[in-house]
Amino acid sequence: MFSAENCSIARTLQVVGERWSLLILREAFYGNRRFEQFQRRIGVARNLLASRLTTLVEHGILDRETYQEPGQRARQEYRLTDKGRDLYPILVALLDWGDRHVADPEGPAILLSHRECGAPVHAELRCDAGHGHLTARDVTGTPGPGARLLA
Amino acid sequence: MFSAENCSIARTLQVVGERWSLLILREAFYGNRRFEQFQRRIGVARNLLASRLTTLVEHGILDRETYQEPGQRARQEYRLTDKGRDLYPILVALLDWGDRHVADPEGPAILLSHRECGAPVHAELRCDAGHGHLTARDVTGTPGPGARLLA
DNA sequence: CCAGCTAAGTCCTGTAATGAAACTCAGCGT
DNA sequence: ACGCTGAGTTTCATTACAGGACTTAGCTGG
Repeated sequence: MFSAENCSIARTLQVVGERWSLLILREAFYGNRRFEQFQRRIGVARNLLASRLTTLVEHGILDRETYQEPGQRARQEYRLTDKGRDLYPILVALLDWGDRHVADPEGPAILLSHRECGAPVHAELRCDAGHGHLTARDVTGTPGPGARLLA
Repeated sequence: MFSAENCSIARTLQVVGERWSLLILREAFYGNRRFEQFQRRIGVARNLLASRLTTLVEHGILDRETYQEPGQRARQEYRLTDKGRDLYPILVALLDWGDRHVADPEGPAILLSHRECGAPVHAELRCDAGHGHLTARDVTGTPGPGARLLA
């Protein structure tokens, strides 16, 4: 397993870093909610899909809710919680990198835009003082209150 | 395997989505470059570490370079390429989510700050028109030039 | 010059995760 | 009563992972 070493990256990956989990969440952000939708669109094995959905529900990222279409029996569906919706920047960052570095020759398959103004949307590193378009070289890490020394 | 379905998220995950890969990259961003450093700090099995490093080099995310400390024989080290450094927003997004939703009670173990001004740094969704602090609800996806219909 | 040390791996073996297909289950429509 | 459908569960072969022992190449101290 991961040595969590009290690192938030490792802890996040313990929750959503299993194979398929981020693709399931991508489909959830695209509006899919039902087992068969996830299964058909992602192509994941059914037993793994069931296992991943359970894990995501247990972690409070998805909610299992009952719905009933007229003339159908009641079924379950999976909806993003607020905690789950907060994962969106991770998916956008993955999308941005993929579009830039491992893109399809045809171009991106999906474009994100701001619902209000229509402009393209990206995940950007910014500081609270308002400086934007930061890169890894502009950023420095310092130990925080939860830091623990390595043996 | 992943059904890539021409999705940049899936393609990115094929490159860095294997277990341990993002933790190796986290250590690379923290300035670590050598096999033993990665192994000790992450706790990954040596055979997997060797395998992951090879994969990341093949994908152009790390460069294997020879170095020689005085009085030591020449050894290899692994440095981030520009393509690898562009993965930073993904790690920052993972860090932000972890700090917010699965934090250690003591607080975050590491704080990121802007090297120039010292202010905290986060991954933020922004549109090209300058609207910031967007959430998943503010963003809409539309098919792009590389889009393919699902059967 | 030879044994020991070290970084950087490789090899081997048991355990765990994955993938594909078949099976179950409950209610609906006919 | 019978088959259909969505949502899983079971089974089993395949693959990946984890951990420890082993290897290799060049110092370095004796």
